[in-house]
Amino acid sequence: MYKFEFISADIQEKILQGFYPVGRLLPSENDLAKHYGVSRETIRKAQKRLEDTGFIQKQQGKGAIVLDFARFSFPISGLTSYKELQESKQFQTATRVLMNKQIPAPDFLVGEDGVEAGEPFIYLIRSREMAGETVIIDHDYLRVSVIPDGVPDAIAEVSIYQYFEQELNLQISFANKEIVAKLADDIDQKEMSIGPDEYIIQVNSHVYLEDATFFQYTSSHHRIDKFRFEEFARRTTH
Amino acid sequence: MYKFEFISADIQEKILQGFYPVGRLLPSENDLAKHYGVSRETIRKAQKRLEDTGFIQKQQGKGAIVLDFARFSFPISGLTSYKELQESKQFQTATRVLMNKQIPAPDFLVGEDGVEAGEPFIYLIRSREMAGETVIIDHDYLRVSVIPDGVPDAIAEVSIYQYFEQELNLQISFANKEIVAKLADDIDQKEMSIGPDEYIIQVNSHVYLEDATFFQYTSSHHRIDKFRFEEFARRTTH
DNA sequence: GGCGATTTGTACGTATGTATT
DNA sequence: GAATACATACGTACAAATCGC
Repeated sequence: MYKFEFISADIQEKILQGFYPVGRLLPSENDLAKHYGVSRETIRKAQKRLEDTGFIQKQQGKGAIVLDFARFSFPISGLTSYKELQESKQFQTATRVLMNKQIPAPDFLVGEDGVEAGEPFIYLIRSREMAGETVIIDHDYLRVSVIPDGVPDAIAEVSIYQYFEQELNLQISFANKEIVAKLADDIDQKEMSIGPDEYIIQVNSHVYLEDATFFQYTSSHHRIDKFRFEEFARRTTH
Repeated sequence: MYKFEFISADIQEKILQGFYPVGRLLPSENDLAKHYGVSRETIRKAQKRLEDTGFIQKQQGKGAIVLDFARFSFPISGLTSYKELQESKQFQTATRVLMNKQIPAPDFLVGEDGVEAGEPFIYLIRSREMAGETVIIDHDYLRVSVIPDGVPDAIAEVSIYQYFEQELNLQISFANKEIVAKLADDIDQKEMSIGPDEYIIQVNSHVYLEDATFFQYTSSHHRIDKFRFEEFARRTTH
């Protein structure tokens, strides 16, 4: 762990515990540099991350104001997975694997980062239950060239991301997400007990590894009355 | 304009024009530093912005790969306004002001960053038409203490953000956004010709200025079949 | 309003570590 | 193993914004 990462995590922890209260200023960069025994640049790097994630707002000549967004924000706004989400929210949840088989690349993925027609993918369908009701149906398409052994059902029921990152040592890095409303398909209707003329919310993501290779496409179908997405956003000017 | 801002904008432009093709590497940091006549740190600062916005992906020991996300992504994912959105998309659009009056602070805003009961707000309701159909209803609550003169109707029909930033010299900095589905209210039903049991998508935002003062609350009601949200997201580890 | 003191922002140069080819 | 390229870290200097006197 780098110094700036440790310092960033440390300050974040102190904000969450109220040691640095919301609405107040952090100590100055020079004071923090002295306190941690590092250079000012290292403090600035640590603070940059806190600024990006909504923990602080910096203002030239004044200081770093503590905000209170990150503590409420849904991790879904990042790339964080369902499993991490439910852990952080303490809901009663269950996952059922509805399908887990190898298929040729679906048409809408052919051409994406060199995906060829017929290239093998793992097609995984899972239902997510909260308090006894199915509220999400996940469709995952995973590139076999990256995970030759597929995904064991036992893993699919827990967290595929943890498996990829810790067991397979894959670095999941970024994604392009789209949120749209669609009419419920057959699986949605059956699993979530809704009609064919009712809408669900789809969150579609293209997921990439650290070296920018395409790895996974996911389509999450959310029951419309249970869907919520929250994010902290900064205005980009240039 | 700072050096790193100029360089960031310059490289971005060259990516968009295909001078740096998607999937290829940018020149090395040292080469770029020589080319622009700046230090390597300045190049890295410029590249950091391009990485945050989805233009490039950096990899240690290898280089900076050009991505193709930013060119497609909806500006709505930042704080960019409706007017900027329609300009960038070239749709046939129109805005109608349905309401523009001063009201006491609504209950759900009292307590937010020191908002007191009875504190005056401007309540603005606008309908957005595309190709002759109303597809969005915007409800804006603007803090009168920040904009004492309110918003002229002529401005409200174009872009309030441009007015705030250029005329009033306000620095809009960040927002907390929430996306949920709700049943259409009376105004939604009337303006978008939909029934009381149909859903709309609400994008609710708390908007803040550079000094972290709360400035505006907006609730955007989108016709469900016209709604789309897209964003580029990086995985945050710690 | 002006003038310092403080604080953050930018820029540079150097050194060292680490990943990739 | 060598060369290349990115990542971190430090120290310095100056610019720009804020605040209190």
